[in-house]
Amino acid sequence: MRISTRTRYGMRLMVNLAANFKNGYSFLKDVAKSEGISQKYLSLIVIPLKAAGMLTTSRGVHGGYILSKNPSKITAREIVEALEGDLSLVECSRDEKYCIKSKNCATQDIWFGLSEKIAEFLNSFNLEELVKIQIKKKSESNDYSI
Amino acid sequence: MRISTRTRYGMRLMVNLAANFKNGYSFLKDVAKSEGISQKYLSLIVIPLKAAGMLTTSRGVHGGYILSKNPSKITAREIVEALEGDLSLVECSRDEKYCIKSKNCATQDIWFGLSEKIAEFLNSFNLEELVKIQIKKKSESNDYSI
DNA sequence: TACTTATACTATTAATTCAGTAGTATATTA
DNA sequence: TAATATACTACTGAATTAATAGTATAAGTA
Repeated sequence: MRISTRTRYGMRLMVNLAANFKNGYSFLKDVAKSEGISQKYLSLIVIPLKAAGMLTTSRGVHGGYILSKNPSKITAREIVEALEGDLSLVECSRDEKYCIKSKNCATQDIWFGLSEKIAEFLNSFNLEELVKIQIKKKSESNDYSI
Repeated sequence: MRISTRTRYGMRLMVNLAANFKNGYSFLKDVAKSEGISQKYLSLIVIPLKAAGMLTTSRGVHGGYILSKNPSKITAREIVEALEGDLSLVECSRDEKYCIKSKNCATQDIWFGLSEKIAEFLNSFNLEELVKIQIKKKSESNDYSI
């Protein structure tokens, strides 16, 4: 049970865009460089984020990416869901169609309950807060790089 | 981010053994049959559970598997940790060794925090409770099968 | 002792997923 | 029309997953 590199990169990308939200569009090239991630790979990660309505894009010389909403309106949950698919840890549902044992399966309670907890926790982070955390961490670690 | 079949099967195996705890050793054959899981596959899943000290085994004609501890003393967390490896969602640690950006990475807070929440939640289930839940579900669904 | 039965161990495999690279197409601006 | 940035499609090597298969070993029994 690991978070994929894809999702981790996507989260960093989004925090990065949130930090630069007020400056308008960002080039993927720049995000990739400052995060130390392959631009090509990021250009794939960006697709589901755009599809989920979190990113607005512009092509051409002065193009780039920008968050479609205010950073405070975008949660970690939305980002993970866009990149990782839905957050349920198991395929089976309480619907008996998927598993004959559904109606008397105690272990389902664990997996469903856990899925909910995860969604709840991720929902408690928004990009504005994450940027604040990052700024605080940077100042505490005396790291003044961009 | 899915729970592996291995872990799901292992959890069902453990709940099954917990339900039969008072009857002594269970044959894997019987567990496999009542859970509808390949016996061969279960015989592999059992190994890390035994290694983690949760199962006591006996070979030969009257052999089988039995929980090493009272069901109330075994948590879902132990089981998942034995089967899934450790519960941290990311490899990086706050130790800068693993990632140069550790000191100013806000997204780490999400992954570490989430890992803790997951461990906490899984820790709140023990096998005795799970058996009770299962019995309750069975009676509510009018399913009297073993 | 030989037979049966159940666990223990080791190897193999097909299918899928992951992390990334590569190349081309398209839109926008200068 | 040249330059630049995103958009799209395809491919690939490595790792993981969900099994299956076969053999070895231990324990009780005829």
